[in-house]
Formats: sequence, C-alpha cells, structure tokens
Amino acid sequence: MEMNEAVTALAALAQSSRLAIFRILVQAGPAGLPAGRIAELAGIAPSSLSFHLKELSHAGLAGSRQAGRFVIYTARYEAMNGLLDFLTSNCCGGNPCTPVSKCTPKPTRTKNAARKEPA
Amino acid sequence: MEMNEAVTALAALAQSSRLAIFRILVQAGPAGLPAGRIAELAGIAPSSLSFHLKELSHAGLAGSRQAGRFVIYTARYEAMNGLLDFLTSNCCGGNPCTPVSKCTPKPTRTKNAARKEPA
DNA sequence: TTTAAATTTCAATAAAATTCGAAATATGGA
DNA sequence: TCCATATTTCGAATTTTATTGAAATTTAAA
Repeated sequence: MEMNEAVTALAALAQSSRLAIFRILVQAGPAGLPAGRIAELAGIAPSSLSFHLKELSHAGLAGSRQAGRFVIYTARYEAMNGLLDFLTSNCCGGNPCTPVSKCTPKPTRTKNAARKEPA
Repeated sequence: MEMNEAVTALAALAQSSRLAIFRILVQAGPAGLPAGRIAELAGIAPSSLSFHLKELSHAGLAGSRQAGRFVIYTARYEAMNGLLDFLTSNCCGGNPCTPVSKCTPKPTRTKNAARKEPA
C-alpha cells in the first residue's frame, strides 16, 4: 500500500458515522449486512448511509453484492490488513518490532445465504 | 480505546502532510526528531508543521520534549497500537482471527542524547 | 543585555466534507 | 402491469479543515 491509498483509507475511517459503519461490518464478518440494517444499527438516514458507504467502498474498505432487493455490504479485510501493515512498516528505523499479523476470517459459506433478509 | 479516541486518532492520520509526519516519526524511532528537521523532510512551512504536530499530539500519537532550543517530537507507539487493536477488535463476530501484535521498540538510551542536534 | 535561531500563535482565506429531505432508480411480488 | 420496498442521486445549508505570512514567544549564545 502506498501513501495516497493509506490517506484515502484513513480518511474513510476518520469520521464517526463511517467508523461506526465499518466496525459494524467488521463485526458482522464475511456474511455482511444489507444497507437498511446498517442504517438502522448506525442510526443515520438512508441517504447519509449511502454517501458513507460509497466513501468506504471507494477506499476499498467495503464491498457489496446484490441479493434480491437488498444490497449486502461487507468489510474488505485485505484492505484493512494492508492499512495496518502500512502504518507499522519500517517501524523504528529497522529495530526489531513485531510485525502485525492479519485478520483472516474463515469464509462461512455465503452462497445464497441472503435471499431473504430479516426485517 | 473507545470510538471517539479512535476517530480523533484516525482523523489525525487521515491527511497527507500529517501521515507523512507520523511516518517520519515512526521510522525515526524513540529518539525522535526536532521540528525543523521534520518540516524539512516533509517539505512544509514551519507554521503548517506546528499546526499538524499539535493535531497529532492532541490525538495522542506524538509526544515532545525540549532539548535546548529544539523541540524533539516522537511517535507514541502505545497510541498507535491502541488504534490497531481497536480496528480489529471483535473482528468477524467472534471468529478465530489472529490478534494484532504490538510494535514495541527497544528504548535506545535517549538520556542527554539530543543536547545538540545536527544542522 | 542584545542578538539570532527555533517554534508557535494569530488572522484571513480557500477548499472540502457532512447532513438530510425530496426525487429518482431498481427490484421483486401481487 | 402496477405497487411497494430498498437504495442511490441530487441540491442546498452548515460546519470543518488546511494553508501560509507575519508577528509573537521561547531559548541559548555572543
């Protein structure tokens, strides 16, 4: 990851609504959540949510897939790991710092897993 | 670390001048660098640097100490580690994700180590 | 005490981001 | 087809942020 990517990713997370959204997605795991549910959990208007999700997606931190009428959003763990690596890379001018390890969820089978989301 | 602290820290890093400054400090290690040198390396005006360093300090990501006429700034690794932990905490809804390990520099003896900084 | 160097504060300006209602767009079901 | 639901786009008001020159402040050396 390079500087500009990192700034974009950090800027995407540096806002309370968006950080809340991202944390919700991270905790939701690979299965993700439909937009409406996220808006509900985060307590923001749908149009605001859409704005923020676009920001997160553009930064590579969130992905989406269509499932019926719903759009399911998920955290992109690789991007998060890339950011963590960037922040700690070449730490301390070459001193022996423990490298950051990755967050690698087991991909719980998501095939057709969201045909009909709960209310 | 809680939500608001994390937002503050992320916001401090989510700006190219400041991220550059922070990376410079991280790579400089516990010995740190005088403000003037940082401005030089980052290529920004002293008054801009001061503004950004204040932002980083306020977020807990940088510390400073006086050394003669110089003010030496250092990265605060604990704060960075706290942020990394926050971002990955409770990842994947309790799935077995590897926890993030810390960046812990060996404190190279800094006693009186910066009485006179180089030009 | 004067002088010089390093850093910070101040003021003003310019640029960008956040919010949400209303309207537009998609998607599936009756 | 027609309707209801889910999400996105657009527009406008408000707030926040970044930038730098000039002036003020701090510290040490002459």
